[in-house]
Amino acid sequence: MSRPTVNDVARVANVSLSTVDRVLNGRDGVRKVTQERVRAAMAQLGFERDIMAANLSRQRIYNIHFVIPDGPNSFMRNLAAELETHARIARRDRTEITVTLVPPFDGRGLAAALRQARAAGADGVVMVATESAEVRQAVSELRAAEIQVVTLVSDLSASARGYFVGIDNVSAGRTAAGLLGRFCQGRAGRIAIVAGSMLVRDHVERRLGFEQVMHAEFSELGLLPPVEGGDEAARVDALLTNVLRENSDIVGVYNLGGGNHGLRAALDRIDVAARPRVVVHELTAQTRAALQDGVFDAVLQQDIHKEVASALVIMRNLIEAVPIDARTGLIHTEIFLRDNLP
Amino acid sequence: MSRPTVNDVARVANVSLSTVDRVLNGRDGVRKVTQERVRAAMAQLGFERDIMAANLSRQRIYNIHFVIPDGPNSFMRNLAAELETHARIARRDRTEITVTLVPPFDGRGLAAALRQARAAGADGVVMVATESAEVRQAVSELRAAEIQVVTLVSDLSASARGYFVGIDNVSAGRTAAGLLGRFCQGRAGRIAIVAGSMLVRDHVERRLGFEQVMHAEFSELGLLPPVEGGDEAARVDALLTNVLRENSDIVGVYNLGGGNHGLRAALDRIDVAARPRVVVHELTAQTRAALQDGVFDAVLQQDIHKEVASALVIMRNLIEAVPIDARTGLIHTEIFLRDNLP
DNA sequence: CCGTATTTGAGCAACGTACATCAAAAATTG
DNA sequence: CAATTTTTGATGTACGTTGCTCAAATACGG
Repeated sequence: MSRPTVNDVARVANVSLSTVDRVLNGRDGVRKVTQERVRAAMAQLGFERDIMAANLSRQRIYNIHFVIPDGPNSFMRNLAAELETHARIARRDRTEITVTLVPPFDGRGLAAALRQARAAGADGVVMVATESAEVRQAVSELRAAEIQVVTLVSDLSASARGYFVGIDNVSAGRTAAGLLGRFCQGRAGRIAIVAGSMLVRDHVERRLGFEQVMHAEFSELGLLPPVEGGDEAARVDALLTNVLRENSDIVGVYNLGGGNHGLRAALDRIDVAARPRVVVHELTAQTRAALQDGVFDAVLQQDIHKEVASALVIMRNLIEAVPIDARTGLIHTEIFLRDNLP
Repeated sequence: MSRPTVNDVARVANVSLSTVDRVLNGRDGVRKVTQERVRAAMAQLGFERDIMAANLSRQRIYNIHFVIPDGPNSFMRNLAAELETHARIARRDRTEITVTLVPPFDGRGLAAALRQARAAGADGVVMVATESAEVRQAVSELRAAEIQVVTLVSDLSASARGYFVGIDNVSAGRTAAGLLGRFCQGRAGRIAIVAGSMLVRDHVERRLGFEQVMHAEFSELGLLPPVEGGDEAARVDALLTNVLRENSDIVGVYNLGGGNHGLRAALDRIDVAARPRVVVHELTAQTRAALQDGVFDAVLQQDIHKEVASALVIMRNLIEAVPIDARTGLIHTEIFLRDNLP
């Protein structure tokens, strides 16, 4: 009827409770034969250790460190706020959340923070990754120390980390192209791409996906090479204004980075009828207004709340060595039109 | 340092453990003055009862019944499969999941199943709602019996249930219109709407949202009244074939219900150049293929896995009387183009 | 076959809460 | 103020697991 307990296992295996405990917790001093007998009994009964009772007994609290970029970036600030919320909720589940802010795009600083998390006795570390040799080194030290590592939003190139939680940026770029291509249907002309920096991984991936689809499906629309605005509104404004002046046949714009405010400023300055279709990332007060005013046509967005929640679930499962449902980490890129704004 | 326990509360309130227990669990025989003293101590310490220890002690298992429509509808079959998966995982959290299948679009059958869940001693019921007086009646009986009710995928009109988990179907309809309108840009003609049944709220709401946006933003495109195919492929095929024959100016089709297989069959029979733009719901093997072949242009999708997970979280919080984060139940409508298929 | 090393068993306290019982203290009533 | 009722305290057991100690049983080497 109800779940089998260690006592049931002991009875079936015909050993004492102590022996079951020794096997269950990997203590030594148990002959292989006996170990096998115990394991067989567990399998036969379908025994699963009651994690809650176990945690209660050993007074376990999960110590999870988040290491995220500091700075003016609105996305990261939202992330930090989100973590405050989760910290309160998580306490009920014996989970203590610690947040460390590091300078953005600074591999050395990030690596130092990772080492510090380890020194502070973290059970797991969730990080927004910056690509760097030092970071990869620090991560493998963490893993060597049996500390779980999950990357959030921005991944580390393969292998190193245990899991990644975030959107598929190649797919996001493809989505942008699919939408923009269809929105520009029937018009002849070219597409302008605005990026933040080709040094960050998400932007590279978005561009890749965007160009894949544009070439394959909408080859009648020409593609201008991306301009890099460093996610700064003023530079985006200047660059795009320049592009629009020098190319009179721009029918679509994709901004795969930040600085949307400047993008809108540039668009506002040209004739309404001549305005291109526009797809951008990140739903903010500004992009929302631009959608409503019909200046932007679609905004792609990732749900930070869900990302943090997923990261926590995955972290706990990693620590408890419970199998992880692959779908947990997959965050879908949300698409907002003026018609489905929340 | 660590969380305050009942013992701490007792010490601070200067009463015995028994008295704290009486207050905490609402047993009587405690003077109001003393009750207040205990509550004050709990507030002062920020005491929160350790739910895991409590559950361990009282041997609580959460008994959650899912009542979902039976039948050929692929969406509902996926739901059922999803529940199998969650049932295994949930057992680890002292949660027993029971699934009852009922005939689709049948208020009476649903109401009966709800009463049966109550008789079976459910702590909470998660249902895919069908609008009907009997259902509303059965739901209020459940609530009177302190059984929590959460609606999934399709809601009940206000008030009755405790929570709704699913996408915002009005918004989904609006999204469909926003996409289809933009996809049909430049073409003159009318839009056909295919529904399952106007007895289920999700279909009603999708239609509502769709027509809102169509009238407001794409009034140059005429709207045909919806045909109801009962989510059955054969009927959808027949109905749409008929609509297409009688109206030569169909430039777009929105299927807000099931039976996409029939829809595709009908479209396959007409000339490629004359085919309308198509937006449907539910990503399946068939709709995926239709996207890839360019027969469908967009598929709207709700993530059943996340919905079930959210429903379980909310259910537990309801039962434990823990405050619920409003965002937990909000499921974003995913949009798939051929370009971002997973 | 004895001595030593290893393996196993038995028992207990703890984790934070629930719940029951009985006795003691306090409040209320007549 | 005694009798009664109500409120409070003290104590014990339980939930399923951890982790400890100490003794008993068993295996192993010479």
